[in-house]
Amino acid sequence: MFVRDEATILHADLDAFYASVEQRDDPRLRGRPVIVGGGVVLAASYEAKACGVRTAMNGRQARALCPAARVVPPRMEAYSEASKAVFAVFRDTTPLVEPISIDEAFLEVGGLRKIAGSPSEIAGTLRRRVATDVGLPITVGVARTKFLAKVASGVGKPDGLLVVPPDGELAFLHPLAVERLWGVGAVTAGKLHALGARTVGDVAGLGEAPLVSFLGPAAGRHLHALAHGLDARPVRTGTTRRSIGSQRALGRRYRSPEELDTILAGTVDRLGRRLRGSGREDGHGRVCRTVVLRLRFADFTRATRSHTLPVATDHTPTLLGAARALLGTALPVIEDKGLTLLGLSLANLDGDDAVQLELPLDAHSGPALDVALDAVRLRFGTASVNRATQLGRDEGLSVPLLPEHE
DNA sequence: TCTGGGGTCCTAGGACCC
DNA sequence: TCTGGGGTCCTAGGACCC
Repeated sequence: MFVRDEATILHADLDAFYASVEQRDDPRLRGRPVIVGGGVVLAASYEAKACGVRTAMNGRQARALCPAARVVPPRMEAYSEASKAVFAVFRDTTPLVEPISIDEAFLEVGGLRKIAGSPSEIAGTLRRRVATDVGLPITVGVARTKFLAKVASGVGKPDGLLVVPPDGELAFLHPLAVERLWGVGAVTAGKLHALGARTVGDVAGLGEAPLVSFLGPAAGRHLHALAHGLDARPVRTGTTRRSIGSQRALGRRYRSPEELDTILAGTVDRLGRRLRGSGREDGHGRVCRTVVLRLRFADFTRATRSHTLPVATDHTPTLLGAARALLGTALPVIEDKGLTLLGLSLANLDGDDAVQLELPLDAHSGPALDVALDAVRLRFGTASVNRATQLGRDEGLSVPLLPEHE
Protein backbone atom coordinates (compact mmCIF):
# COMPACT_ATOMS: atom_id res chain seq x y z
CA MET A 1 0.00 0.00 0.00
CA PHE A 2 1.12 3.51 -0.80
CA VAL A 3 2.75 5.18 2.18
CA ARG A 4 3.42 8.86 2.34
CA ASP A 5 6.55 9.73 4.25
CA GLU A 6 6.78 13.39 3.44
CA ALA A 7 4.70 16.38 4.47
CA THR A 8 3.12 17.35 1.15
CA ILE A 9 -0.49 18.16 2.07
CA LEU A 10 -1.52 21.76 2.66
CA HIS A 11 -4.66 22.80 4.49
CA ALA A 12 -5.37 26.41 3.58
CA ASP A 13 -7.97 28.21 5.68
CA LEU A 14 -8.94 31.87 5.41
CA ASP A 15 -9.02 33.70 8.74
CA ALA A 16 -12.39 35.01 9.99
CA PHE A 17 -13.38 34.97 6.33
CA TYR A 18 -16.54 37.10 6.13
CA ALA A 19 -15.20 39.61 8.66
CA SER A 20 -11.87 39.85 6.82
CA VAL A 21 -13.67 40.64 3.54
CA GLU A 22 -15.56 43.42 5.32
CA GLN A 23 -12.34 44.85 6.74
CA ARG A 24 -10.68 44.63 3.34
CA ASP A 25 -13.52 46.50 1.65
CA ASP A 26 -14.05 49.18 4.30
CA PRO A 27 -10.83 50.69 5.72
CA ARG A 28 -12.76 52.12 8.66
CA LEU A 29 -13.32 48.58 9.92
CA ARG A 30 -9.63 47.64 9.95
CA GLY A 31 -8.15 47.08 13.37
CA ARG A 32 -11.61 47.23 14.94
CA PRO A 33 -13.86 44.49 16.24
CA VAL A 34 -16.29 43.51 13.49
CA ILE A 35 -19.30 41.23 13.73
CA VAL A 36 -20.99 39.97 10.55
CA GLY A 37 -24.67 39.10 10.93
CA GLY A 38 -27.42 40.43 13.12
CA GLY A 39 -29.52 37.92 15.03
CA VAL A 40 -26.72 35.42 15.03
CA VAL A 41 -22.98 35.93 14.58
CA LEU A 42 -21.94 34.54 11.20
CA ALA A 43 -18.34 35.68 11.59
CA ALA A 44 -16.27 37.74 14.01
CA SER A 45 -12.98 39.51 13.36
CA TYR A 46 -10.05 38.60 15.60
CA GLU A 47 -10.51 41.88 17.46
CA ALA A 48 -14.07 40.77 18.27
CA LYS A 49 -12.95 37.24 19.13
CA ALA A 50 -10.61 38.79 21.68
CA CYS A 51 -13.74 39.96 23.55
CA GLY A 52 -15.10 36.43 23.57
CA VAL A 53 -17.39 36.72 20.54
CA ARG A 54 -17.80 33.41 18.72
CA THR A 55 -19.41 32.23 15.51
CA ALA A 56 -23.06 31.15 15.92
CA MET A 57 -23.40 33.17 19.11
CA ASN A 58 -26.59 35.06 19.74
CA GLY A 59 -26.24 38.61 18.40
CA ARG A 60 -27.43 40.37 21.53
CA GLN A 61 -25.00 38.46 23.70
CA ALA A 62 -22.18 39.23 21.27
CA ARG A 63 -22.92 42.97 21.39
CA ALA A 64 -22.97 42.85 25.17
CA LEU A 65 -19.54 41.22 25.21
CA CYS A 66 -18.13 43.65 22.69
CA PRO A 67 -19.98 46.99 22.73
CA ALA A 68 -17.32 48.62 20.53
CA ALA A 69 -17.91 46.15 17.69
CA ARG A 70 -19.27 47.31 14.37
CA VAL A 71 -22.08 45.00 13.31
CA VAL A 72 -22.48 44.67 9.55
CA PRO A 73 -25.02 42.71 7.51
CA PRO A 74 -23.64 39.81 5.47
CA ARG A 75 -22.84 40.37 1.77
CA MET A 76 -22.84 36.86 0.42
CA GLU A 77 -22.02 37.90 -3.17
CA ALA A 78 -18.84 39.64 -2.00
CA TYR A 79 -17.76 36.52 -0.08
CA SER A 80 -18.52 34.32 -3.05
CA GLU A 81 -16.39 36.54 -5.30
CA ALA A 82 -13.53 36.54 -2.80
CA SER A 83 -13.74 32.77 -2.50
CA LYS A 84 -13.48 32.35 -6.26
CA ALA A 85 -10.41 34.56 -6.35
CA VAL A 86 -8.74 32.57 -3.56
CA PHE A 87 -9.55 29.24 -5.18
CA ALA A 88 -8.03 30.56 -8.41
CA VAL A 89 -4.78 31.02 -6.50
CA PHE A 90 -5.13 27.49 -5.07
CA ARG A 91 -5.65 25.97 -8.52
CA ASP A 92 -2.78 27.97 -9.93
CA THR A 93 -0.61 26.43 -7.20
CA THR A 94 -1.57 22.81 -7.91
CA PRO A 95 -4.31 21.03 -9.86
CA LEU A 96 -4.93 18.77 -6.86
CA VAL A 97 -7.30 20.94 -4.84
CA GLU A 98 -10.07 19.53 -2.65
CA PRO A 99 -12.54 22.22 -1.57
CA ILE A 100 -14.03 21.76 1.91
CA SER A 101 -16.11 24.91 2.20
CA ILE A 102 -16.29 28.46 0.90
CA ASP A 103 -13.09 29.36 2.75
CA GLU A 104 -10.88 26.27 3.05
CA ALA A 105 -9.32 23.52 0.97
CA PHE A 106 -6.71 20.78 0.92
CA LEU A 107 -3.90 21.00 -1.62
CA GLU A 108 -1.54 18.18 -2.59
CA VAL A 109 1.83 19.66 -3.55
CA GLY A 110 4.01 16.56 -3.64
CA GLY A 111 5.85 16.33 -6.94
CA LEU A 112 6.11 20.10 -7.33
CA ARG A 113 9.45 20.41 -5.56
CA LYS A 114 11.55 20.90 -8.68
CA ILE A 115 9.34 23.54 -10.22
CA ALA A 116 7.89 25.28 -7.18
CA GLY A 117 10.03 24.37 -4.17
CA SER A 118 9.41 22.49 -0.95
CA PRO A 119 5.90 22.25 0.48
CA SER A 120 6.62 24.88 3.11
CA GLU A 121 8.03 27.21 0.45
CA ILE A 122 4.94 26.63 -1.66
CA ALA A 123 2.76 27.37 1.38
CA GLY A 124 4.60 30.62 1.98
CA THR A 125 4.17 31.67 -1.63
CA LEU A 126 0.49 30.80 -1.47
CA ARG A 127 -0.03 32.93 1.61
CA ARG A 128 1.73 35.92 0.02
CA ARG A 129 -0.29 35.59 -3.18
CA VAL A 130 -3.61 35.44 -1.33
CA ALA A 131 -2.54 38.53 0.64
CA THR A 132 -1.42 40.55 -2.39
CA ASP A 133 -3.83 39.32 -5.08
CA VAL A 134 -7.00 39.03 -2.97
CA GLY A 135 -6.15 41.06 0.11
CA LEU A 136 -7.05 38.45 2.71
CA PRO A 137 -5.13 36.75 5.53
CA ILE A 138 -4.88 32.97 5.33
CA THR A 139 -3.36 30.28 7.51
CA VAL A 140 -1.75 27.17 6.06
CA GLY A 141 -0.98 23.90 7.81
CA VAL A 142 1.47 21.52 6.16
CA ALA A 143 1.69 17.83 7.08
CA ARG A 144 1.92 14.27 5.82
CA THR A 145 -1.83 13.66 6.28
CA LYS A 146 -4.99 15.65 5.75
CA PHE A 147 -5.96 15.38 9.35
CA LEU A 148 -2.65 16.72 10.67
CA ALA A 149 -2.64 19.53 8.10
CA LYS A 150 -6.12 20.53 9.24
CA VAL A 151 -5.14 20.48 12.90
CA ALA A 152 -1.97 22.41 12.10
CA SER A 153 -3.83 25.24 10.39
CA GLY A 154 -6.15 25.45 13.39
CA VAL A 155 -3.21 25.72 15.77
CA GLY A 156 -1.40 28.15 13.45
CA LYS A 157 -4.21 30.71 13.25
CA PRO A 158 -4.40 33.58 12.61
CA ASP A 159 -2.30 34.53 9.58
CA GLY A 160 0.19 31.74 10.17
CA LEU A 161 2.12 28.89 8.60
CA LEU A 162 2.70 25.72 10.59
CA VAL A 163 4.59 22.68 9.32
CA VAL A 164 4.32 19.35 11.11
CA PRO A 165 7.42 17.32 10.21
CA PRO A 166 6.82 13.58 9.82
CA ASP A 167 9.13 12.76 12.71
CA GLY A 168 7.41 15.24 14.99
CA GLU A 169 3.79 14.26 14.49
CA LEU A 170 2.97 12.66 17.80
CA ALA A 171 4.95 15.27 19.72
CA PHE A 172 2.75 17.88 18.04
CA LEU A 173 -0.50 15.99 18.36
CA HIS A 174 -0.53 14.33 21.75
CA PRO A 175 -0.43 17.42 24.01
CA LEU A 176 -3.44 18.94 22.22
CA ALA A 177 -6.89 18.97 23.84
CA VAL A 178 -9.32 16.43 22.37
CA GLU A 179 -11.54 19.30 21.22
CA ARG A 180 -8.88 20.15 18.66
CA LEU A 181 -9.62 16.96 16.76
CA TRP A 182 -11.62 17.32 13.57
CA GLY A 183 -14.87 15.46 14.21
CA VAL A 184 -14.86 15.82 17.99
CA GLY A 185 -17.62 18.17 19.09
CA ALA A 186 -19.23 18.81 22.43
CA VAL A 187 -20.90 15.41 22.77
CA THR A 188 -17.89 13.32 21.81
CA ALA A 189 -15.59 15.50 23.91
CA GLY A 190 -17.87 14.87 26.88
CA LYS A 191 -17.71 11.11 26.33
CA LEU A 192 -13.94 11.23 26.04
CA HIS A 193 -13.68 13.22 29.25
CA ALA A 194 -15.83 10.59 30.94
CA LEU A 195 -13.26 8.03 29.81
CA GLY A 196 -10.56 10.13 31.42
CA ALA A 197 -9.15 11.44 28.17
CA ARG A 198 -8.53 15.16 27.92
CA THR A 199 -5.64 15.22 25.47
CA VAL A 200 -5.07 13.45 22.18
CA GLY A 201 -2.29 11.51 23.88
CA ASP A 202 -4.81 10.25 26.44
CA VAL A 203 -7.02 9.06 23.57
CA ALA A 204 -4.08 7.27 21.97
CA GLY A 205 -3.46 5.48 25.25
CA LEU A 206 -7.04 4.24 25.56
CA GLY A 207 -6.90 1.57 22.89
CA GLU A 208 -9.53 0.95 20.30
CA ALA A 209 -12.03 -1.22 22.18
CA PRO A 210 -13.28 1.38 24.69
CA LEU A 211 -13.48 4.02 21.97
CA VAL A 212 -15.58 1.74 19.78
CA SER A 213 -17.91 0.79 22.59
CA PHE A 214 -18.42 4.43 23.66
CA LEU A 215 -18.52 6.14 20.28
CA GLY A 216 -19.67 3.43 17.86
CA PRO A 217 -17.61 1.47 15.35
CA ALA A 218 -16.99 4.17 12.76
CA ALA A 219 -16.22 7.06 15.06
CA GLY A 220 -14.28 4.91 17.52
CA ARG A 221 -12.00 3.35 14.96
CA HIS A 222 -11.55 6.62 13.13
CA LEU A 223 -10.58 8.48 16.27
CA HIS A 224 -8.24 5.74 17.39
CA ALA A 225 -6.42 5.90 14.07
CA LEU A 226 -6.22 9.70 14.08
CA ALA A 227 -4.86 9.79 17.63
CA HIS A 228 -1.97 7.67 16.37
CA GLY A 229 -1.41 9.96 13.40
CA LEU A 230 -2.86 7.44 10.92
CA ASP A 231 -4.91 8.89 8.10
CA ALA A 232 -4.53 7.57 4.55
CA ARG A 233 -7.23 9.68 2.91
CA PRO A 234 -5.85 11.23 -0.25
CA VAL A 235 -6.59 14.72 -1.50
CA ARG A 236 -9.33 14.22 -4.02
CA THR A 237 -10.75 16.60 -6.58
CA GLY A 238 -14.16 16.63 -8.14
CA THR A 239 -16.39 15.56 -5.26
CA THR A 240 -20.02 16.16 -6.10
CA ARG A 241 -22.81 17.40 -3.89
CA ARG A 242 -24.99 14.73 -2.32
CA SER A 243 -27.86 16.97 -1.27
CA ILE A 244 -29.12 20.51 -1.49
CA GLY A 245 -31.40 22.21 0.96
CA SER A 246 -33.02 25.39 2.14
CA GLN A 247 -34.52 26.31 5.45
CA ARG A 248 -36.17 29.26 7.13
CA ALA A 249 -36.48 30.28 10.75
CA LEU A 250 -40.08 31.26 11.50
CA GLY A 251 -39.88 32.87 14.90
CA ARG A 252 -42.30 31.90 17.62
CA ARG A 253 -45.60 33.19 16.38
CA TYR A 254 -48.32 30.85 15.24
CA ARG A 255 -48.42 29.94 11.55
CA SER A 256 -51.55 28.53 9.99
CA PRO A 257 -51.33 25.43 7.80
CA GLU A 258 -52.07 27.68 4.81
CA GLU A 259 -49.18 29.94 5.71
CA LEU A 260 -46.86 26.95 6.10
CA ASP A 261 -47.96 25.66 2.73
CA THR A 262 -47.07 28.96 1.10
CA ILE A 263 -43.63 28.92 2.70
CA LEU A 264 -43.15 25.33 1.64
CA ALA A 265 -44.13 26.07 -1.95
CA GLY A 266 -41.63 28.93 -2.09
CA THR A 267 -38.89 26.67 -0.73
CA VAL A 268 -39.65 23.89 -3.21
CA ASP A 269 -39.65 26.41 -6.05
CA ARG A 270 -36.23 27.76 -5.03
CA LEU A 271 -34.73 24.30 -4.66
CA GLY A 272 -36.23 23.15 -7.93
CA ARG A 273 -34.55 26.02 -9.73
CA ARG A 274 -31.23 25.24 -8.08
CA LEU A 275 -31.60 21.59 -9.02
CA ARG A 276 -32.23 22.43 -12.65
CA GLY A 277 -29.23 24.75 -12.63
CA SER A 278 -30.83 28.12 -13.10
CA GLY A 279 -29.47 30.77 -10.80
CA ARG A 280 -26.92 29.05 -8.64
CA GLU A 281 -24.15 26.85 -9.80
CA ASP A 282 -24.53 23.89 -7.47
CA GLY A 283 -27.35 22.26 -9.36
CA HIS A 284 -26.62 22.16 -13.06
CA GLY A 285 -29.22 19.83 -14.33
CA ARG A 286 -29.39 17.25 -11.57
CA VAL A 287 -32.32 15.21 -10.33
CA CYS A 288 -33.23 13.98 -6.86
CA ARG A 289 -35.11 11.02 -5.46
CA THR A 290 -35.52 11.81 -1.78
CA VAL A 291 -37.36 14.76 -0.29
CA VAL A 292 -36.63 15.53 3.37
CA LEU A 293 -38.76 17.88 5.44
CA ARG A 294 -36.87 19.43 8.35
CA LEU A 295 -38.68 20.81 11.35
CA ARG A 296 -37.63 22.53 14.52
CA PHE A 297 -40.03 23.16 17.36
CA ALA A 298 -40.42 25.78 20.04
CA ASP A 299 -38.78 23.49 22.61
CA PHE A 300 -35.79 23.23 20.25
CA THR A 301 -36.26 19.58 19.49
CA ARG A 302 -36.02 18.63 15.85
CA ALA A 303 -37.65 16.17 13.53
CA THR A 304 -37.36 15.05 9.94
CA ARG A 305 -39.83 13.42 7.59
CA SER A 306 -38.65 11.95 4.33
CA HIS A 307 -40.05 10.33 1.25
CA THR A 308 -38.23 8.57 -1.56
CA LEU A 309 -39.75 8.82 -5.01
CA PRO A 310 -39.81 5.84 -7.37
CA VAL A 311 -37.82 7.79 -9.95
CA ALA A 312 -35.47 10.74 -9.66
CA THR A 313 -36.90 14.04 -10.83
CA ASP A 314 -36.42 17.80 -11.05
CA HIS A 315 -40.11 18.45 -11.63
CA THR A 316 -41.29 21.10 -9.17
CA PRO A 317 -44.94 19.96 -8.94
CA THR A 318 -43.80 16.40 -8.16
CA LEU A 319 -41.44 17.64 -5.48
CA LEU A 320 -44.09 19.93 -4.06
CA GLY A 321 -46.58 17.08 -3.90
CA ALA A 322 -44.14 14.97 -1.90
CA ALA A 323 -43.26 17.88 0.37
CA ARG A 324 -46.93 18.66 1.01
CA ALA A 325 -47.67 15.07 1.91
CA LEU A 326 -44.78 15.10 4.40
CA LEU A 327 -45.98 18.35 5.92
CA GLY A 328 -49.44 16.83 6.25
CA THR A 329 -48.12 13.92 8.29
CA ALA A 330 -46.30 16.36 10.56
CA LEU A 331 -49.21 18.74 11.22
CA PRO A 332 -50.28 17.07 14.48
CA VAL A 333 -46.85 17.39 16.08
CA ILE A 334 -46.52 20.94 14.70
CA GLU A 335 -49.86 21.78 16.29
CA ASP A 336 -48.69 20.23 19.52
CA LYS A 337 -45.21 21.74 19.89
CA GLY A 338 -45.19 24.88 17.76
CA LEU A 339 -42.99 25.20 14.70
CA THR A 340 -39.99 27.56 14.65
CA LEU A 341 -38.13 26.36 11.56
CA LEU A 342 -39.20 24.84 8.30
CA GLY A 343 -36.71 23.40 5.86
CA LEU A 344 -36.43 21.04 2.96
CA SER A 345 -33.56 18.99 1.60
CA LEU A 346 -33.38 17.22 -1.72
CA ALA A 347 -31.16 14.16 -1.39
CA ASN A 348 -30.25 11.02 -3.28
CA LEU A 349 -29.12 13.35 -6.05
CA ASP A 350 -28.97 11.71 -9.45
CA GLY A 351 -30.80 8.71 -8.07
CA ASP A 352 -28.58 5.72 -8.10
CA ASP A 353 -25.16 7.03 -7.32
CA ALA A 354 -25.66 6.33 -3.64
CA VAL A 355 -26.72 2.70 -3.79
CA GLN A 356 -25.93 0.77 -0.66
CA LEU A 357 -24.55 -2.73 -0.77
CA GLU A 358 -24.47 -4.58 2.50
CA LEU A 359 -21.97 -7.39 2.52
CA PRO A 360 -21.55 -9.80 5.40
CA LEU A 361 -18.07 -10.48 6.63
CA ASP A 362 -17.25 -14.04 7.55
CA ALA A 363 -14.15 -16.03 8.32
CA HIS A 364 -13.07 -15.80 4.71
CA SER A 365 -12.89 -12.05 4.82
CA GLY A 366 -9.45 -12.16 6.27
CA PRO A 367 -7.82 -13.10 9.54
CA ALA A 368 -6.69 -9.51 9.98
CA LEU A 369 -10.23 -8.55 10.83
CA ASP A 370 -10.08 -9.14 14.54
CA VAL A 371 -12.66 -6.59 15.56
CA ALA A 372 -16.22 -7.49 16.40
CA LEU A 373 -17.85 -6.30 13.24
CA ASP A 374 -21.14 -7.45 11.80
CA ALA A 375 -21.16 -5.81 8.45
CA VAL A 376 -19.55 -3.12 6.42
CA ARG A 377 -21.74 -0.67 4.63
CA LEU A 378 -20.20 0.12 1.31
CA ARG A 379 -21.76 2.91 -0.56
CA PHE A 380 -20.72 3.25 -4.14
CA GLY A 381 -19.88 6.80 -4.90
CA THR A 382 -17.16 8.85 -3.28
CA ALA A 383 -18.11 8.47 0.35
CA SER A 384 -18.19 4.72 0.31
CA VAL A 385 -14.85 4.23 -1.35
CA ASN A 386 -13.42 6.37 1.40
CA ARG A 387 -14.86 4.15 4.05
CA ALA A 388 -13.68 1.04 2.35
CA THR A 389 -10.11 2.17 1.85
CA GLN A 390 -10.06 3.37 5.40
CA LEU A 391 -11.21 0.00 6.58
CA GLY A 392 -8.54 -1.60 4.47
CA ARG A 393 -5.89 0.50 6.06
CA ASP A 394 -7.02 0.28 9.65
CA GLU A 395 -7.64 -3.41 9.70
CA GLY A 396 -5.24 -4.66 7.10
CA LEU A 397 -8.26 -5.88 5.18
CA SER A 398 -6.72 -5.54 1.79
CA VAL A 399 -9.58 -4.37 -0.32
CA PRO A 400 -10.77 -7.58 -2.01
CA LEU A 401 -14.27 -6.51 -1.00
CA LEU A 402 -14.10 -3.32 -2.89
CA PRO A 403 -13.99 -3.56 -6.66
CA GLU A 404 -16.00 -5.45 -9.26
CA HIS A 405 -19.33 -4.96 -7.52
CA GLU A 406 -19.90 -1.81 -9.50
C1' DT B 1 -27.73 32.08 25.48
C1' DC B 2 -34.19 32.15 23.76
C1' DT B 3 -30.07 29.80 19.16
C1' DG B 4 -28.84 30.88 11.19
C1' DG B 5 -28.33 28.36 7.14
C1' DG B 6 -25.87 25.17 4.32
C1' DG B 7 -23.98 20.77 4.30
C1' DT B 8 -21.67 15.55 5.45
C1' DC B 9 -21.66 11.10 7.51
C1' DC B 10 -23.16 7.40 10.75
C1' DT B 11 -26.48 4.49 13.38
C1' DA B 12 -30.52 1.95 14.21
C1' DG B 13 -34.48 -0.28 13.04
C1' DG B 14 -38.63 -1.56 10.21
C1' DA B 15 -40.69 -3.56 6.00
C1' DC B 16 -40.22 -6.77 2.78
C1' DC B 17 -38.16 -10.39 -0.19
C1' DC B 18 -36.10 -15.09 -0.81
C1' DT C 1 -47.09 -22.72 11.03
C1' DC C 2 -42.91 -21.08 13.09
C1' DT C 3 -38.02 -19.79 13.07
C1' DG C 4 -33.88 -18.09 11.10
C1' DG C 5 -30.43 -16.14 8.00
C1' DG C 6 -29.27 -13.16 4.38
C1' DG C 7 -30.15 -9.18 1.54
C1' DT C 8 -32.13 -4.55 0.06
C1' DC C 9 -34.41 -0.30 0.59
C1' DC C 10 -36.27 3.20 3.27
C1' DT C 11 -37.06 6.27 7.36
C1' DA C 12 -35.68 8.88 11.34
C1' DG C 13 -32.50 10.78 14.39
C1' DG C 14 -28.04 12.49 15.84
C1' DA C 15 -23.28 14.39 15.74
C1' DC C 16 -20.45 17.31 13.50
C1' DC C 17 -18.48 20.92 10.27
C1' DC C 18 -18.14 25.80 8.40
